[in-house]
Amino acid sequence: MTIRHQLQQAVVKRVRERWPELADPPAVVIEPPRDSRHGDYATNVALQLAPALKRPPLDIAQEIADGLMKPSLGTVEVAAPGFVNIRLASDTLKRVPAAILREGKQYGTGDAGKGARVHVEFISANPTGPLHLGNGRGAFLGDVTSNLLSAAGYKVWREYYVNDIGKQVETLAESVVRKYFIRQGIVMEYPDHLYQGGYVEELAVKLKLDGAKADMRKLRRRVQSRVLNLMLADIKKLVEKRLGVRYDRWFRESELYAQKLDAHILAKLRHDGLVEVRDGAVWMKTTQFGDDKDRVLVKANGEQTYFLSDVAYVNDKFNRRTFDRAIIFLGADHHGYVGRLKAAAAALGHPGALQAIIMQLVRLIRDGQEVRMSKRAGNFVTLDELVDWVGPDVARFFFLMHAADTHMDFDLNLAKERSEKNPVFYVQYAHARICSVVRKVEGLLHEKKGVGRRAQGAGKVKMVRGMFGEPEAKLARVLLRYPDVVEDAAAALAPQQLPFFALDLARAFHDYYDRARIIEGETVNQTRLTLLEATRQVLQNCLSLMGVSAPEKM
RNA sequence: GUCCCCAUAGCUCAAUGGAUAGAGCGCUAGCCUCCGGAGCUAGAAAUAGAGGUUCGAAUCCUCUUGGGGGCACCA
Repeated sequence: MTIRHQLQQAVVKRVRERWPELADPPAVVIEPPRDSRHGDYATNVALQLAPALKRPPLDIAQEIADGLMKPSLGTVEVAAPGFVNIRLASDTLKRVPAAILREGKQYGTGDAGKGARVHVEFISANPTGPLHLGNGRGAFLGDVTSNLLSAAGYKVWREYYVNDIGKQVETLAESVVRKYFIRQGIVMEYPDHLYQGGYVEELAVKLKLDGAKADMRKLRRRVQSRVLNLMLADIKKLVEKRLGVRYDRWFRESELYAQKLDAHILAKLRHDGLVEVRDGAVWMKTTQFGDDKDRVLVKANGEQTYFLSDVAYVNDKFNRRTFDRAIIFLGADHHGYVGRLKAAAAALGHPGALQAIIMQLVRLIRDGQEVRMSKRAGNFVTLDELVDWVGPDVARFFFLMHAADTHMDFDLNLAKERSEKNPVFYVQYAHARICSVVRKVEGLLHEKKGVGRRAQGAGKVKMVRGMFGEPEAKLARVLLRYPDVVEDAAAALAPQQLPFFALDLARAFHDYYDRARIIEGETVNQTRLTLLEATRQVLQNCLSLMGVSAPEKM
């Protein structure tokens, strides 16, 4: 249990004991104050209690503060207008680095999620062309949010929903097949409504067809799945190999139909009285669950809508696979779907269990002008190209720093500059610097033990305990924050808190490193070395959650 | 027309309703006989506008202005 948890429990207990008459006490929030002069943690609970108790908040704060903490752990003081501020004792902070090293990779993980099963769906772009920058945003935010939830004690399942049936896939197949024949010298039209990007050509090169004489319509059917698989293979390679995004499953829409889940869900909704026939079409009464209009499930011409698949998929998540929660990352151009998806979850017995994260669109700027990207026109910048240009770490960090609801402008002209001056290097440099010091210490020790070449002449390395003063405490305070950051970021589904924490930590380290030497001649300051090793561990853990590499040399 | 998102330093972004709004890049002035200067220190610089709620508002509410997106028996 973290120090913050302990404090939180102590305050809750105090409030309950002191004012048992309160039916609905406010939630106790312990947070680090912005200004370190107010201590290491603070709570505003006295201010929140004041109206109900009809007493001055300062008096309430004092009653909460008295005897809250053992003096050996830290001190408690009250401050106007009614804060309770907690300052950790130097001895408490002194124990932090060794504790972190004992926990190792586990440091920062918690059990706030209590093992609840969360389904996270992200990207889910139609496999009809290469992924673009907006998909990259979904890829990184989805991946890291999943990592965060896992670290916070949820059981996370990551999924890419593949729309492998429907008109867009048919159009892609036709595009590739026509290119295939044109390549073979067969005169053939290539209409405008087909996909125009260069990737169509690339797929056509990979396509192998026998029986070229077969008629177009039959051929299209037969090669459709082959084309789709080729496209999907490209996407998987990018996402899993280059971007390092992990999925538990690539869920195909066609699986729903193979299992007749569409018919199943229709029957279920009919049975529950949630559909009606109007103008020859079958509608789901989603307005009963907060949607702004009802939605068509089966068109008058008998075709099923995409929304029917969606409902079947939602049902599959909650009722067949029994997830407790579902999170979906969607681009802003899909935000109109949120209402109906939530309505579907509610209609299927899981109100509030489906959460959508709307990511605002990424605008591409080139030469000061917005570039309109279109898959069909093929004039867009792909995620592949971005990663070619700046590398996966920079791309990740860049996207992760932006909260989902930020409208991003991506300036191509600045991209290279931004990549060279990207703050990710600042964080990685801190890690590499620590590794360098540790290597140096190990080198000294080896020489002493006779492993090194100059074993005889190496002199005596002395490991001494240094004092743990204010500079050390300052860095330790940042290290101590990490588990709280993970917990809070997971609760708020706010992965951008990780890169900003990483920057804070790197800054605290660089500052410390500049003023405190670990090695003086042949004397190694053990206290400082341990502090640095703990810093390295936290940097590694944080970078690992973000999916960014932690290089030992740069 | 209507609904959703956004507006914070010159630029790109942070900040569960808390105390003196933080970084990076850029700018100004300093710091290498020393473990990695991809670093450190100091400085100038911001909550679009007007009301409201609150002990307390960048954050919540209303209106205004300016951007982006959605409003299919498309997928």
